[in-house]
Amino acid sequence: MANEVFKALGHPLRRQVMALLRQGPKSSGELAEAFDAAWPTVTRHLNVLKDADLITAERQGTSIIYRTNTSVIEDAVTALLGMIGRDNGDDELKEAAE
Amino acid sequence: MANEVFKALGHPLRRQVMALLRQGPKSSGELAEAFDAAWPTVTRHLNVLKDADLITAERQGTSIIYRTNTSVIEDAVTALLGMIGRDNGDDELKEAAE
DNA sequence: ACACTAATTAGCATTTTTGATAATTATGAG
DNA sequence: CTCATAATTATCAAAAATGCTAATTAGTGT
Repeated sequence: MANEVFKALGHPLRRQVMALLRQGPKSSGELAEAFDAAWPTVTRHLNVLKDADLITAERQGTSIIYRTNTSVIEDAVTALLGMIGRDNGDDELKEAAE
Repeated sequence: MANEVFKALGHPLRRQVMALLRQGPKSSGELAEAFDAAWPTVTRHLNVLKDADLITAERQGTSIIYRTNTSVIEDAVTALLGMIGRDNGDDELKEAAE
C-alpha cells in the first residue's frame, strides 16, 4: 500500500489534484482545465492517484467524477506517525502487554 | 518541501531506512548491512532522505551517524491531514474569523 | 608516510516516469 | 445513424531514478 501512496503524492501536480478535490468532487475536464498540462497528461496523473487508491472515479453520464478517498490518506498518516516515536524492535506487541 | 518528502518516501528501501532509524541512530555501515543492495546504493538512498530533510547525518570519528528528523515527518502528516476535511477554496482564513 | 577501515562520489547502463500528439472509446442529442 | 463532446488509451521521445562497479575522500593507528 504505502509504496504507491507516497510515490503518487511525490508529484506536485498530483498533490494539487488532491488539493482541488478537497473542495469537492470534480470531473476529469474540470481538473484538466486547472492545469497547464495537456488533458491526457492529467488523465495519466489521475490514473496514478487512482491506482494508489487515493481517489475514486465514477462515470456520470458523459463525464467522469473524481473524489478523494479519505481512508487511504488516513492510513498514510498512520504510516507516517509510525516513523516517529521510539521503537525497540521488539515486534510491536509490547505496548499491549502490560 | 512536500515534493521531496513524499518522493523520498516513495521508495521501499528508503521507508525501511526510516523504520530502522526508529530504533535509534545508526551508522551508514549498519544501514548498508541491513539491505541486499550494495553500499553505494544505500548511500544514495540516504542522500535522498537527507535532501528531503527526513534524516540528518553527523560524522562521528570514522563513521557517519544517521538520525531521523522528526519535525519534517510531522509536517508531512500535517500536509496529509490537509487533504482530508472539506475546504471551500476561501483561502483558509475562514476558520479563524468567527 | 603507509596501511586499514568507513563511507562517499563518479560513471555508466537499465528501467521508470513524464508529457505531448494522435487515435480511440463512450455517451447523449438530434 | 451521425455529430459533437468528454475522456481515455496508444505511442514515442525526453528526463529522472535506480543500482552496479570502480575510484576517491576521510579518519585512525603504526
